[in-house]
Amino acid sequence: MLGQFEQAGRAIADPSRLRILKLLELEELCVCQVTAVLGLAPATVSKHLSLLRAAGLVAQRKAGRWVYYRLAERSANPYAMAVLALVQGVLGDDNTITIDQQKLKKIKMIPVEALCAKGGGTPVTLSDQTKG
Amino acid sequence: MLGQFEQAGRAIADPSRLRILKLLELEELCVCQVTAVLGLAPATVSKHLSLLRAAGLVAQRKAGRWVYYRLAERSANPYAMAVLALVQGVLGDDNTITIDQQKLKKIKMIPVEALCAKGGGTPVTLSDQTKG
DNA sequence: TATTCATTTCGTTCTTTGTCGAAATGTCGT
DNA sequence: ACGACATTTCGACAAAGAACGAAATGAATA
Repeated sequence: MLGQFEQAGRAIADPSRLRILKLLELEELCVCQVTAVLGLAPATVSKHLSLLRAAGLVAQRKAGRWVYYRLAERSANPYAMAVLALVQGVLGDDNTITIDQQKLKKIKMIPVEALCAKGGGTPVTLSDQTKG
Repeated sequence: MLGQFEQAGRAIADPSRLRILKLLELEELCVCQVTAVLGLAPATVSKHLSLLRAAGLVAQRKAGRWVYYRLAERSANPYAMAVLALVQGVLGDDNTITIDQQKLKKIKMIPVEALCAKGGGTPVTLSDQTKG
């Protein structure tokens, strides 16, 4: 049990994963969309998402070539929902989080096929000030 | 801000520090008492406590040679109280935590001077099954 | 079935972190 | 002031973790 709580704790003890969770708060997203917002390598984002899933904080849904992730609405980890609730109650006014969410808005305008086509390499220029 | 939440998150994302917090839930304790329960080196325990303090989760009170730590009742870290509340609502029935708290009971019977005198080396034998 | 492409897994590199022993710090009682 | 001793800091070391590029996986389409 201690281990399960620790696992959920570790999952949220990282800025990239917190950013991901705060994005998923808005809506379900596919890996390439998350990648475009964070500006990290797809492999890195995928690993973060796996870790979040292992901790029971997010769930996935496969749709053809794409994989969509969303916040878990129930979980095998008995502490997951409490931890998620904590995260949701917080950081709404953080600089990085706000910018991420604005980037997401722009990204949602681009159809998913066009976005993932050439690259997570296009980091959605938004006067790229990702400092908090 | 993201950094402050992350700091609090990292602070609770470690089994030793969780054990410490759950001990401090019961009462204010000095370093040597915590050391005796956890069975770790004094230096290690001290470092954990410093980290918890830096994260704003615990406060300290110096009394002569001894330093007493307690859960923070207010904090410079705006997320500290929420994180503490989460921890307090959880793990009450965990195996390791329960055993720790029983060990603590025994330790409280020993006067502080006698306890710290020879050793955190005496790990308070309680049919030492510290697995969860 | 061959190709394309989003995602994941693998292997590597670099940093962070948990732990310890030894030395430093600071306080109490002599 | 001196010695004893709880606590902290320092230095070292091993383990864990975050990031990447390259290769593997698996689904859609030609």
